Amino acid sequence: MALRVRYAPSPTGSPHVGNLRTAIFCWLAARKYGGQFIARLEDTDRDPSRYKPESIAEIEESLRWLGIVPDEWWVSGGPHAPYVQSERLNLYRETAELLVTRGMAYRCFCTEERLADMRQQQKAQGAASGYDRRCRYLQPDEVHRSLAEGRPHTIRLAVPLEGTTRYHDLVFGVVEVENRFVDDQVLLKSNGWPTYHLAVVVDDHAMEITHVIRGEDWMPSTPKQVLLYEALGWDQPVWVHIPLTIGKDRKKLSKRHGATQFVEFIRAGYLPEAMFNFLVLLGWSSGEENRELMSVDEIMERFTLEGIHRTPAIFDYDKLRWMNSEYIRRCNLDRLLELSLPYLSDAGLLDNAPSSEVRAYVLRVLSLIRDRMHLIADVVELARPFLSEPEKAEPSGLRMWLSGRGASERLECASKYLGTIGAAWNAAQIEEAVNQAAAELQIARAPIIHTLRLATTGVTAGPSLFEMLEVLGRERVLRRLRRAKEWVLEA
RNA sequence: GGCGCCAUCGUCUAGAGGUCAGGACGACGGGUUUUCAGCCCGUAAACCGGAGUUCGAUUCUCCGUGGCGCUACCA
Repeated sequence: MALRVRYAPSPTGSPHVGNLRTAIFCWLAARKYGGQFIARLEDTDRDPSRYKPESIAEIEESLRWLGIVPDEWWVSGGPHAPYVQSERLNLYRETAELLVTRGMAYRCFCTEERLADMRQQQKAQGAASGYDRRCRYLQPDEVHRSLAEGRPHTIRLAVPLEGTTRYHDLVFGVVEVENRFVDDQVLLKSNGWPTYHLAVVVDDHAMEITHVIRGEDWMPSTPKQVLLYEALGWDQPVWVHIPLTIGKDRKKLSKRHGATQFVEFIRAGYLPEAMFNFLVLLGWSSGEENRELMSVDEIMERFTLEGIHRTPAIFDYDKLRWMNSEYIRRCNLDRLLELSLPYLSDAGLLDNAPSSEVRAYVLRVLSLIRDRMHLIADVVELARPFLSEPEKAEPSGLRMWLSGRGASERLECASKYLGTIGAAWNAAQIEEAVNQAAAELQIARAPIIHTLRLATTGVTAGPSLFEMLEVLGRERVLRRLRRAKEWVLEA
């Protein structure tokens, strides 16, 4: 079965993580079953307060970043182009008129004011909301008169008054709704543009979409679309609704919980494979095996649409962060270098185009700090001691390790032994020097280690001292030690 | 209010008519070490409630409760 699946974002703002999660499921389904992954821009809402054309670039960036580039979309075109709804308006208008001709839809001349009043009244009476169908029963001559007067109107779907509409959902099973609860949905707005319900059905049919995979929030309106398919005599696609992702308080994921826009995760330094893995696990699991860390290929092998869950999933930022650190640990250093460079230059720690010597140095630094990174952005603080001269020492550390006569002694003595190491400057030699200093001063080596750490980096936490000094290099270390003598507090 | 969907540790989840209800994140405790991170070991932590079916239900059915979603000429 060659299935065709589409991802249909609206350019109404920076794309949401949950939205890209849906895109991942769509892509996975298409790839898994040897089909096509299509993306279509649903830009029929031109209200300036919602229409945000800038977001299109972010949608494209997000898909590319995740490695789920559509086979057919507005960027590269395809056999069913255009893949932008605003360029397909005639199709929707013709379809709406066809429905009117067949008596499956009707013209509605109600003004927005009247509809607002109606809704307010329904609410006041605690009645069910929905269009009262006044225009559905207009006499033909009334319609003609209004039309002749050029009165603006919409076209509404004439939903059957009785009976039940049901559809089968691959995830949720059979869903049925009595038609009397289904609203006479506007299909064509008075400005001639379609609503989602019309456009999505027309395009999915035209583009030969076999599986509609989308958020669970679309479930309540699916009967309207099923009715449209029936009215048009078209075969329905397979319906697949995916549970939503929500925040810790079980409310819609919002800024209160953390990042929500997909590009925020890109900027923060999450790895694509971590985002992919994490997002897929939010609402899908491979089954019996107790494995969570999986490559795209491994996920692909196990993925089935039927395996998608029915419960909304809370977006756990902590777990994502953990997963990202796991992937960073698995990331090879050359790639990590490329990923880190922009953060380092943005922080002013590096030039935009560092020399090969500098790159080699940063590579060695990365080998020391990789296991400590959760986000690529962490590279800035972790690498800072290696890339900029410490101006001062951390106050608490200063009191502990760089105050009093003992501090000067430790510094002098350690410097002396470190100074004797020449070309063979490496962790083993450095450790030996520290041991010698400890022996001479007749103290444990810990105080010396702490003192050296603070003196060379200005901070009390960091990688293993010996390796760190090795990477920093002889000249830099000795220079910093001389400099640090000025920091010593007299007791 | 109406309509729809859902219900296993705090979270993501596995699971089966009879299991010590398993794993992961997080939390907590211990170990390693030179600090922090990490790593290793361990601990606590769940079947929403009530009926029914059954020898036996957390698992199947119904009801209740709770949560979420929709209720626009937005998608």
